[in-house]
Amino acid sequence: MDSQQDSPTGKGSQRARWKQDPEGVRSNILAVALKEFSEHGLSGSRIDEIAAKTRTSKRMIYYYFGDKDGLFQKVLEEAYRHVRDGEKELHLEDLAPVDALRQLVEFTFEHHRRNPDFIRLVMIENIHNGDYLRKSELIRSLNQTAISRIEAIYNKGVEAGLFRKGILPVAIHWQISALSFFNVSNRMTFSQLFGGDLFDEKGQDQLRRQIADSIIRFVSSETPA
Amino acid sequence: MDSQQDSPTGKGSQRARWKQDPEGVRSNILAVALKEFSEHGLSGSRIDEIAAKTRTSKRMIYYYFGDKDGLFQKVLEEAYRHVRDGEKELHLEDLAPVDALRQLVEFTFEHHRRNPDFIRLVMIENIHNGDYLRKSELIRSLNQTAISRIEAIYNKGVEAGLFRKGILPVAIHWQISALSFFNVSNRMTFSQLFGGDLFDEKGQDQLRRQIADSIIRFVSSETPA
Amino acid sequence: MDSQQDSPTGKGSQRARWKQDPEGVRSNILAVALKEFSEHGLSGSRIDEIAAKTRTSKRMIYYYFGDKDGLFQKVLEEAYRHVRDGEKELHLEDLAPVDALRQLVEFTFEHHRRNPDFIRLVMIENIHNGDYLRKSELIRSLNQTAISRIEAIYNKGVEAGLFRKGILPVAIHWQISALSFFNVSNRMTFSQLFGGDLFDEKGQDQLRRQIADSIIRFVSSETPA
Amino acid sequence: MDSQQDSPTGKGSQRARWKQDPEGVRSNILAVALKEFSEHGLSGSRIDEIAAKTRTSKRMIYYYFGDKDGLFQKVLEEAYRHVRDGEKELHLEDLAPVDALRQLVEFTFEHHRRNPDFIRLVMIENIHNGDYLRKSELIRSLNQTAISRIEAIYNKGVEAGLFRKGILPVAIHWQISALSFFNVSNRMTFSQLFGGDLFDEKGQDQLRRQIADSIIRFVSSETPA
DNA sequence: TATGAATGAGGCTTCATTCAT
DNA sequence: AATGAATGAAGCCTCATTCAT
Repeated sequence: MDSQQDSPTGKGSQRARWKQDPEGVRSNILAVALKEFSEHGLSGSRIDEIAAKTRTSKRMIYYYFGDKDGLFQKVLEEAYRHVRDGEKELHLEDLAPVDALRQLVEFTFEHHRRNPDFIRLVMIENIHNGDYLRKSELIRSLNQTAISRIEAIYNKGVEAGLFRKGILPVAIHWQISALSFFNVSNRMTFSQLFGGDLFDEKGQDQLRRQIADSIIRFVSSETPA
Repeated sequence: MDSQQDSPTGKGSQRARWKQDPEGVRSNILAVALKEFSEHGLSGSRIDEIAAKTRTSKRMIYYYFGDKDGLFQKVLEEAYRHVRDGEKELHLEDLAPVDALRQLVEFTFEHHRRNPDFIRLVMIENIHNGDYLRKSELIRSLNQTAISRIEAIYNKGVEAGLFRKGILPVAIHWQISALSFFNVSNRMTFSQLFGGDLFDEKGQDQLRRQIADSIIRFVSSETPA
Repeated sequence: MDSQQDSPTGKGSQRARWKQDPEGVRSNILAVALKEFSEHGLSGSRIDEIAAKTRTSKRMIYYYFGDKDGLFQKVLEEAYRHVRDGEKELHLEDLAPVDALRQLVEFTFEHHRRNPDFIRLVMIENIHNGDYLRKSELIRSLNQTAISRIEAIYNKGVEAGLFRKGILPVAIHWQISALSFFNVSNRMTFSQLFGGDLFDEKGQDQLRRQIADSIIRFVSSETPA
Repeated sequence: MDSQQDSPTGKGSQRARWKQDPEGVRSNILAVALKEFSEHGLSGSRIDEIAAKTRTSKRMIYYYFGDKDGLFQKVLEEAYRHVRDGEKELHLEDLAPVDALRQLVEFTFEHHRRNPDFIRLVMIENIHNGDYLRKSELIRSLNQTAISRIEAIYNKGVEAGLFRKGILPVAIHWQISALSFFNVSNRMTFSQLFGGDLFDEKGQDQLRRQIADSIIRFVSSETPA
């Protein structure tokens, strides 16, 4: 996503040579392609357009990614990685279960909201029946932590008598995802059909709190005061 | 547009029954186009492919719908109309607020689940920033009833002391939609990342009930036993 | 998807044994290129493909052979040299003219049959109007012995009253070549049009003998018994 | 091959409308493509080049032939058909076996010589392992008459005691083909290696007679005087 | 109302080759 | 002697759309 800086190869030495910078070229292509794909979809995007916005040539796209599909695949992987990396900022271990859950929900809501490109990419991937995700070994591994994070909070809450038993952590995650995702994915149609009040700054703040409430109520053993 | 009178409906000559049947041709094109668009997206669909699966020719698509965008527009409108028509089956007036709400949620969940083509079309329209919906006078009018239906239930529940005050009907609708929509729209990626258990028959039954619970808990003044 | 040619992933690992062996590298390239050119033709072959099957890199092909044409030229020369070298095995000096001629024909037939790559290369060169042969000083010199060998046999036969006068040695060679060459060059189309019986082991044995008979009859002063 | 005249649809009425002339367009493309393919091979030919020499556009090539391979396939079929049609001129029924055979050989020799494009196409098809011939139902049927024609002559000759028994008609055909084909296919390389005397007008006349002699001697029960 | 023929613009991809190290 | 990165030109093919009948 952010790839304008120096190549992250780690060596530390290769100061801007601006030619012969494979990692830089690769990530520059990926950044541009992400924007284009998320904006126009897979078949709606033009390799020429992507190339033009790149600091290299069309040829390099094929050099590094083989073809359009290969590029999309890598863009998708990179996007998932970036987003999951972002989630690492969250540290909920020391919070009380209810607070932790609220934090998690609100964070997810905001995180999705701040990454509409990623959301759109996932929409597109779903339109394509998850074909590109299926081929990616990489991505699957990235996502298991999401569930365990919730599981930890949920178990703690159950032990403390705050949460009711019998709910699958994956179902909680599903619900958080659904609400946070839909908020971005369907904004356009929803606001046209039912007005845009939910999507201005104030509306989003309310919605975020409401969603957190909703999830907390969903798992709680009693009504919060 | 009304050219039904002349057609030799009835028995006897199976001579090109569908010829000279403008309305039939139109709706046949729309049906095929819906499938194609929902399967491959707008730019991913091919006019040639659509025409080939039609019982008429490519030229007729242009004759009736002008161009690809025009066709997509009509397909979208038709899809919304069809779906909203389906919702008319619902009769919740005589039910107690909680039951009515549960019915509504579960119905919406199932209804979306049974209309994946429509869901995909809406995803696609969102990818296109709602451009086609924006142009359609027709659709906006279709959707106001969804809110009033909820409003009716909610107000009844509030009056009865069952639901808490201060929740916007549109926000309730939003939440029901989000959960029902996401269940279809993101099935592919979600099941690949977190397993498919939520999506088999049993999983879906649980999910449906859970979602209804979740919404009811969200609006309730106390936690249901 | 998997882009064999271009991918920059290949580290180029294999530690050094063959390094610093110019002659080995050259002949390795030539061997691979022969296979490729004879299989796909000149424009049908890919430098990338050739390089990939080589134990060295694409750059070396250009280093040693200049360009694709230069490589083809050298491959052609090498192939002619190899084949003419093979013919040196033949020692017909001590045989009676008829036996010598039979030997020569049958040897040529088998020799061509065992070198289909060479035959295909010559076909390809003919498709290219002999342009590469024309540029090669080397090759022309290699081929004069073929004629003199026949001339020797033929003259001996004429002197012995076995062969009739007035036939050009080059015409005899032409006929032997034609039959031996066509047997390999047109196998595919001929067998598809007229069946493959002539090309199995037994068919080829018969054909070889038949061709020898034919040539002998052609030059004989009387009918062989 | 020759397709400059009006379309051979047979109606007789459609005088040059020069647009909307599918058969004319098709055959024009085929004629140009034959020239190009036979000159440069399959991968050596350029669709753009073919289109440019056509009276229509590149697009029509794809419209009628699908892709480059499809075009080559049809060109090959057309070429075989044309050549086999040309052979129908031959009427050997009333000739004595030896004369008939000589006629056949000399005709074949000349016919191949006058159709170098066809010969080159067959060379190219052989380079491609007969892949395109294999896919063609059409061609196989065209070629059976070649064998029966020889069979008829041969049987008559055997009955008359002029030809020896035990030779397969297909083997005779094979030999005639080989000599006539090689004369065109390998002219370039052969003349460079062994001089061009066999290929000027006089040389070809001699060669034609010599080949006929050779075939006749091959099948004869005694040596002709 | 209907259809097969035709099309220009532009899409994706591949090629042989050179550069910088 | 050897290599991975880079490239411009050109290749094949597809698209939505219009024409002529």
